Amino acid sequence: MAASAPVFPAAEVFRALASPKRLQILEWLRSPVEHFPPQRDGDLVDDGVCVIYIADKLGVAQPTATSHLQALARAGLVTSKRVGQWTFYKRDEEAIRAFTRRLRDEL
Amino acid sequence: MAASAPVFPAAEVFRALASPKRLQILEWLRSPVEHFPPQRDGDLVDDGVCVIYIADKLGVAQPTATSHLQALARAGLVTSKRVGQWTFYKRDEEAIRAFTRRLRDEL
DNA sequence: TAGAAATATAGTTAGCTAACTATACATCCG
DNA sequence: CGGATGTATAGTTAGCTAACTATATTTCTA
Repeated sequence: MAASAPVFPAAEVFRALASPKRLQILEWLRSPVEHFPPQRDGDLVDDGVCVIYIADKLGVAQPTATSHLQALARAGLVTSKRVGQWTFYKRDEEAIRAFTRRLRDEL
Repeated sequence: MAASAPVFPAAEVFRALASPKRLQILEWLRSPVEHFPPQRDGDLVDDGVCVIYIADKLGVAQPTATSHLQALARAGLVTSKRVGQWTFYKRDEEAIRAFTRRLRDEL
């Protein structure tokens, strides 16, 4: 028999969103070019934004930014892409859309 | 000059939703008659559900249930109505709709 | 290959949260 | 009025989270 399923869309997504800093990151990532300087080894839009840019703009140390980004990734709201020594993070627009759509019906 | 506004829909709403127990409450309150026994001094639908019913069904002590319900109320997701010695809680459907609509556009 | 650069992980600490019990407060009713 | 009932508040504690520094890991480059 199946384990009892969660009530609703994993509270994990809400936990990821329950942080001003993470909401700020998500907002910046909506239009990376407006918010971050050009990148050498990856396209801001296609590949995503590197951790250091986000850490700097957020005003936190790099490990803290990594932690926030990993939380967003676990929740499925962003994806990460390793390119050489860089890790680029970008929004997962499809997952975000699916989430808001499900909210509209089930919340 | 204005104080810096929050990034987005108060993270407080997300914080309220970032709890399986509170999500469970919200779900039960969608159809109170299906989930709670009849009430003497207030209509389950029109007035809301009393704290004790929710505490019992949730499997927590009454003060814990009160705390969850107050969190939901602060987030604007439910409203409370004091009737005599009872406090009834019900969903604020309009506020919830406004929230999901805003999410769709701004998240 | 050695060092520099970007990120991840480990370890620590302060602060918040959820739970409980005890009790105060408010209201009903006999 | 006085006890019972429903809810709220106070106070406590265990566990989680966000932040930091230090360091490990990975990769690039001179």
